[in-house]
Amino acid sequence: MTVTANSFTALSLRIATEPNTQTTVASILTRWYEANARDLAWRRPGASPWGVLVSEVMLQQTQVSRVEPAWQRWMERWPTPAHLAADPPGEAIRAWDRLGYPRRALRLHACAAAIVERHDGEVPDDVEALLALPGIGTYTARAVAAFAFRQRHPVVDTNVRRVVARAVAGEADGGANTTPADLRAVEALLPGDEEAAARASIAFMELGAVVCTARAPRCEECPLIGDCAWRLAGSPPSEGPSRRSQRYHGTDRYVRGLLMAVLRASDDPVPAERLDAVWPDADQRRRALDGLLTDGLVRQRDKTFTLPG
DNA sequence: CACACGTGGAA
DNA sequence: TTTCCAAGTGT
Repeated sequence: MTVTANSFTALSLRIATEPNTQTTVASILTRWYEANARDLAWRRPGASPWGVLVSEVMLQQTQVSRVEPAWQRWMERWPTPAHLAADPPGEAIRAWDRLGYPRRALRLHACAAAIVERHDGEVPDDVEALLALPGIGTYTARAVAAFAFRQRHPVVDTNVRRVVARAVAGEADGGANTTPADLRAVEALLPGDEEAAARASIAFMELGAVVCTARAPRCEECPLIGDCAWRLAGSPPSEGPSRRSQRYHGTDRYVRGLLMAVLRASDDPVPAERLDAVWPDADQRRRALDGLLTDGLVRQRDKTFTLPG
């Protein structure tokens, strides 16, 4: 995503020409969101900062439809960081089930422990403290500060990068990662008021998630149609090399997944032979298991293996 | 900074 | 069936 002063000004000017309306992208999207927001459990008024944090971690690289049931079960079992921290990390990994990237479960457990130790069990409300927690990065720290504590921060994920890249910069898609420039560009689009900024941030994300999608965007449903720089430019295709397609079956990651599935399903220590049975390639099996041990996702005791206790 | 890291929904 | 890609983080 490359947002120049020119492209930014062009959008502002164009929208400003519309008669008797509030004239910012943020206000348009906020109004759209109020009428079109999905009813997600972690957005409801009763959701705690912990609930918001858990949802954000689960949503990293994972679709909403898969997160919803997992989040419900998780919050019933561990309604506060202290509840989670009191159980072994292996239980978090087991409960994570097939959400993917189980290191997230391990870090979320460590995050809960850090919140108990450093913040008296309360999710901290400032970005710096959030960033210092395990598994909480640039995106998640600001998402929690904005959505749980209603603060004004640029909340930039893949959706927001894409929305801004299209609507403002006129490009087909955003960059692969959030850069400091992205944060500045999005910050400049937010209204000054904290609550209004928090609402705008979730609106940007929602638009990217349900309308301004990566494949087959629903431009007819978009409140920015007519103002979108990408559309006005004729929806040019993305330039540059498309990201190399990611195979999965047969990779080390795949074998790690097989091993973890066995360990999750067992309440007892698993003998090495049972793990040997999941994949024929011994070298690859060894690589995967070593990685899991190094990551702390698996513990070894003699010739048996378990989730961390 | 490029890369590793799971799993499955949808086209 | 393939291919894309989904609210990223840590190294």
